[in-house]
Amino acid sequence: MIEQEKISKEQLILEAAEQEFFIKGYDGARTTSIAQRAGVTHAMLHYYYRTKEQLFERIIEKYAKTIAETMLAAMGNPTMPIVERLKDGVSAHFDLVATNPLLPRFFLNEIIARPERYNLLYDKIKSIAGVLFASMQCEIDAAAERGEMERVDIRMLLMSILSLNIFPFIIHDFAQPVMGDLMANREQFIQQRKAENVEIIMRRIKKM
Amino acid sequence: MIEQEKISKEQLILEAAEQEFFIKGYDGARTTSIAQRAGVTHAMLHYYYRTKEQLFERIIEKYAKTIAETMLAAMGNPTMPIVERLKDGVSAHFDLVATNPLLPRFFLNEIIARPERYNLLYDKIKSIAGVLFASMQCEIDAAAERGEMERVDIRMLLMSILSLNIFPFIIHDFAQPVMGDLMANREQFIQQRKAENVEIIMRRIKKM
DNA sequence: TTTTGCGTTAACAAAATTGTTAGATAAAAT
DNA sequence: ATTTTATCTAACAATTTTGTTAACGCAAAA
Repeated sequence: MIEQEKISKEQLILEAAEQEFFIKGYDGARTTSIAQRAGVTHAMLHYYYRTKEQLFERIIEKYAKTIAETMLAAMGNPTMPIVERLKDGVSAHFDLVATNPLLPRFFLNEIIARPERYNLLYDKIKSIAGVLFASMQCEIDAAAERGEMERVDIRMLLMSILSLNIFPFIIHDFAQPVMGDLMANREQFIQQRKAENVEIIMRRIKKM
Repeated sequence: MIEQEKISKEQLILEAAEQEFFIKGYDGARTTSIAQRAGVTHAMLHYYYRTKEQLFERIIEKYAKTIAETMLAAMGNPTMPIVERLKDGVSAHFDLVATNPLLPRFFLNEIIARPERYNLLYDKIKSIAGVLFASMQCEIDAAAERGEMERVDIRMLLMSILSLNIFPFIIHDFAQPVMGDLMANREQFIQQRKAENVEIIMRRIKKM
């Protein structure tokens, strides 16, 4: 046979499942439509992955690390001075979300609908966050003392960053037709939006 | 019989369905668990509402107006001067979201999973938004000309407002255990968060 | 008192969705 | 070439979820 691009069906099914789960969630996704999207019969899906549940697990495993990062990356690089660390954190976090734009909505929906399922991942996020909050708040207080920035609660600030960086991707498809030309060029819009978010956060912490 | 609070089963089912649909979405909700939550057999659900679909419709109808408002209310009162209009808009919009904290996530999920279904509602939002964008941008440009505020794109600004006002409610249950005492008292947290969002937006448009 | 109609239940039926299997086909190994 | 192994299909089976119905009770109307 000719040297064809041999993307295995196993892989095709996984990719189709990813899209289907990300858009419709676990409950909304149908094994048959996943199979259809992958161009195989649904028997193949069960042959390779046995159950819908196991197929889903595979996807969660694949993204667990990215999920945790997406919840934490806004805290930036601990070695930088706090103001730059925050500026850099917003930017880096935005890029991370932009690389996996469907992931946050998917994960938040899943954890709301079936929290038990994600206890391990969740505990991990919690413990890391707890430690980082404390040290960042400390640095912020010190910088505020020196008059370098406004004194703010790091938790509030991080919630703002997550909101600004994640929500535009949640609302993306909904907003696009409403926004005229603003979102016509996706790449360009994403760059603008990132700059806007950095600007907002920098203004928020600027000493006035 | 004693003067009991006679909440009809019909009503109980509707309320149970609301919760179930809001948390799990159309696909995740089960007619049997809706019925269970309402304390009736699932036959009653079909007796009153015939199908899951029709029950769902009833809830969409009930909230259609609120949904549209939630997407638009951030634009505030057209009679106010633009800076105050925005300040007031952020605040009023936040309150609206806080009154129906589960609604935005629910609606966004639904419209992403099955867009066809919401064409009417969506078209309505689009047409209203289009007009308001133009007139608000005009006022912003004028105010900026007069040095009263920074010149900004109203669409970007509104996306920021929606992000800040809606996302905290999406992430609420997830964030609460991570945030230490910050979210321990819900009412207090909501007030703080509202003030924070107003502050962020005001700083964003402040002339510098 | 009888009738009428609503609310209710339990059992059943239908449909949708997930999961299995026996065997066909092709590819790889011996 | 033959055995073995992996891939695949179609038909079927099981399960879950939704929807229906027949029969019963009960309260209000006739």
